[in-house]
Amino acid sequence: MKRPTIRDIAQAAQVSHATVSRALRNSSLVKSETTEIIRRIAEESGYRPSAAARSLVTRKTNLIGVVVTNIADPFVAEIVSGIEEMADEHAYSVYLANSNADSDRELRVVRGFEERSVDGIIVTSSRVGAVYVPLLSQMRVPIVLVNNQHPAEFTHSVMIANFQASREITRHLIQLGHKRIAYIGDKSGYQSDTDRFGGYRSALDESDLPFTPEYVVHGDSKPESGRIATEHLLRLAQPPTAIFCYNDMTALGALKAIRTGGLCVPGDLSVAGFDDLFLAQYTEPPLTTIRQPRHEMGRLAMETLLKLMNGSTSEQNFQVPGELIIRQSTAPPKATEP
Amino acid sequence: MKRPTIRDIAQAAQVSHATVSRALRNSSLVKSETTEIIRRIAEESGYRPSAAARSLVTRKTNLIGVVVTNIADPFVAEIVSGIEEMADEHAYSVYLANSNADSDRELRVVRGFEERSVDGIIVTSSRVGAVYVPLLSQMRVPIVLVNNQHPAEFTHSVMIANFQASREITRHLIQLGHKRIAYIGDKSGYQSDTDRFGGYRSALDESDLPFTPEYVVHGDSKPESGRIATEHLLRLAQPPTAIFCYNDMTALGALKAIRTGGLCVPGDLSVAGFDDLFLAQYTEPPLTTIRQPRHEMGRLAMETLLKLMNGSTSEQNFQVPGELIIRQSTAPPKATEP
DNA sequence: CTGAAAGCGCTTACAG
DNA sequence: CTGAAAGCGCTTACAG
Repeated sequence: MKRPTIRDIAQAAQVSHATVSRALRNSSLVKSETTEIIRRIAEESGYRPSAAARSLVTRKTNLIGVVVTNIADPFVAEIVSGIEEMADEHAYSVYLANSNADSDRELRVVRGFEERSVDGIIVTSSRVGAVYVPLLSQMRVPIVLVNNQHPAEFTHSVMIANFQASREITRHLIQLGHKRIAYIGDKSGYQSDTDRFGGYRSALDESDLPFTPEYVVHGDSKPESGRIATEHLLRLAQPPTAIFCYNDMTALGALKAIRTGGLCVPGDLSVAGFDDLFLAQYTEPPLTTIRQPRHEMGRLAMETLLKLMNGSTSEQNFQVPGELIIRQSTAPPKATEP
Repeated sequence: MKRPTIRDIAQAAQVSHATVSRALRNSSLVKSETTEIIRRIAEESGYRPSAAARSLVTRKTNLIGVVVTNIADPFVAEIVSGIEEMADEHAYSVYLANSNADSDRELRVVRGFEERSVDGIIVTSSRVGAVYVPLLSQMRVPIVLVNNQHPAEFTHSVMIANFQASREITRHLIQLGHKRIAYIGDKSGYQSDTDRFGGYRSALDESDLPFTPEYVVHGDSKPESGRIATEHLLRLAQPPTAIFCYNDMTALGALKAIRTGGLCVPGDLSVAGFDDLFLAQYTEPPLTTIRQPRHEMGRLAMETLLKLMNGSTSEQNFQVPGELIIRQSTAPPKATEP
């Protein structure tokens, strides 16, 4: 038994298929009794309109494409969840694709979006850089970037206020009395690393604390590299008393290295992260960090995209403030020195 | 400048649009020079075939729909990642939708899949129960379930061998010398809870350990309820010396309750989880648990779906073995008693 | 090897 | 209020 079409219903209802189409779309043109009959028949026969056929003529798919670096990344997943929620509220569906931070794959993915005629695109943590920007702007489809990692600003974007948040958490460490504060950054050249480093430096400067280049180490944002970077810092002649990490994943490795080294957090050393992943509440000790409102950022990105799809052309760049979450991984330094 | 169609290219190449269609699909019917010319023009004009138009005639969309309870759930995200990877290898795209474990939403989502004419569907952790099963079987599209939570077996599914894995981890606790082992389960009536509880009981039975009903408590699979359940267990006149939790999230709460109660893991109490979420490596102490090969399970589900889409009708029920991962949260009980 | 024609399942002016 | 007709962008027998 094949899927019924509008014509099958027309036949059963003894009307033209045009009338069925109108009735199903709730057109006021159709007599209400006729509509009634048609809808009943459609219901009974399990009719489902063909999105492909409809979109072919309306030139609208109610589909939006979301490119993510990796859906298994907990950071990304919550943004997608926010996008999906807002999309759903406006009758859009989400078509998702991983880029795995691979540029070839990312291009294929975007091409796939074009072929599927998505009405809009959201790219999270786009990291493909230069190649990608012109391609994006060539596209005939509105695009919103979330946490764009290009130095060049994109026209429509939602991102966390990295500089301010980073300055705030560094200030927090300074207020606790720390003077030797390390930063474990990311070496991949992300804009967010540049900005977080900037906030860190700015906080040091405003408190007249010296900037010590050897307190800045770079990893790859994963726990293992955070561990290695921390071991390195601990071996310094004059080790830091606090470590601010580019993200929570890095902080995870830092905590491990410190514990392995027989030291205590925050007794011997304070550690701060960035992101407020779910697990930040469950580390030992729970992690002081910056909360990125990921779900809301996803919603905002989708909201922005909705405006663009409705014809708005105004520039939309949102800087979302991060929130300092103080937990137990930060405390005053030991009072063993002058 | 509108998107070029097959007709625009035909005009430029001075051939019929049928020939263009063939050339682009690499038909051997077309003279290779002609193909060459056509492909070049298509390339230059940035032509993208319309998936909607094509699928309307081929009746194939190369789209598969994936229903998840919640994409932000780390457990789910890795399954999706495996699905996506395998799908991509076979030129399928993934169309994703959250059900939020809400049956109305789940039904809408599935209806959306139908309208978009997906070629196949994968449902992860389907929890909608009775209503859903007949609906699924009505559909004209092949469906594979991952970690199906209906008591009734579905024809095509991939799931973890809950009973065996649970028995294995309980045996591990028994071998360490534990005799008073608690189980914190899930109260929502998931099949996986029933099976894990079954494995737990079976391990007790085969070692002639008494089954103590008061050692079985039920939560909602989240940390907070794990914490509450554990506090309850600790207040028993004769508290358990080990706790096996339905999942890692529950174990997270258990660890917290034990720490708050001033006790040590594994010194005073052993804790085991299930799932091996990423964070299980980073709890304090790192968690003994059962690894579910989520990525592989996603790949397997997609592979199964591919077979079904290619016309196979044979029953495909895969029980994937879990792997016992022994970390530091389990150890022999204190030797303070006979 | 190529083209003309029909058709996939819809929507929407246009006429009545 | 309703129907006949054209068309969205493709694919694919059918003829040549």
